[in-house]
Amino acid sequence: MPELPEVETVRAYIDRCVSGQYIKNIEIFLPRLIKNATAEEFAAALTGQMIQSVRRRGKYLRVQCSGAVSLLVHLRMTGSLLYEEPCRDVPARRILFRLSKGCLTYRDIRTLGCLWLVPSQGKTGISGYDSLGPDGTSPEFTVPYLQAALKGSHRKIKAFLLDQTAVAGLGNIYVDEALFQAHIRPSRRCDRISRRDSERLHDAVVQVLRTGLENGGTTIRDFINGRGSAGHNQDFLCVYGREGKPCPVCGEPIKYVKLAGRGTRYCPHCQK
DNA sequence: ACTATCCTGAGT
DNA sequence: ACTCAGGATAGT
Repeated sequence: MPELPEVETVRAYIDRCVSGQYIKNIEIFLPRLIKNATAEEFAAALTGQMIQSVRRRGKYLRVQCSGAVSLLVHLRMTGSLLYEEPCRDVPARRILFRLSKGCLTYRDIRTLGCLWLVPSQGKTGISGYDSLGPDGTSPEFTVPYLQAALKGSHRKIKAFLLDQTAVAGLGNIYVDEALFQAHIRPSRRCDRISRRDSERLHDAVVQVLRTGLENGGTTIRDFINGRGSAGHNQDFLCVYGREGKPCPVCGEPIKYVKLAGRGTRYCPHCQK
């Protein structure tokens, strides 16, 4: 489900709610979601700790705790974090953190999400996290950086942007939207992208992520922010989920193909 | 550099 | 009954 704008929307709200609270007790309904500890170890390591802040890198959330061990969370397709005060019953709740004042819930329909115990300082030892590239919204993501990364790759641009090691935070929706804004066909090889097009791509990536965030994220199916309400960026998408419908720029029908194992939408007239 | 796979639920 | 879904990675 969530890409950078959705994860950031959740982070901002949850951070405000839980920072400064203590973890009083943890209930684990689905232990296999915890990837590097048993349910007992997980509960023992986090119970009694104070939550300092909730941070984000790419699509990962890091709940920074007062002790040596913190919590790393990846929502994958259908995970979400919800905060409630007072606690209520939540469907598909997989883990419940009882805090000093309210409850933090990890909810997940498809149960593909991941939670890890990580050191509070330094490298996490989680390969996906430690190998993340700069966030698409960070100042380190520059035109020269992107151009250098593109030059070194023969892959299709769609696969390149979905891979989190060059740029972090993009997923299937925002990749399709960014390539549309940049007038680049998803099947184009990275090393065949001109300097001018890579500039446009850089600006498009930054812009689609910023806009997504301003709109509170994209709710297609079941994304909800930490408060349980939907985003509205879905109302502004140009290609994602619009196959067969007219391109907002030229009116040509949006095409659907399978690329990098994912459904991919583009305008055959505007994107070359 | 691909594809198969982990899951559940919705849509056809 | 079968396909698809906002993600990532182990295996080929």
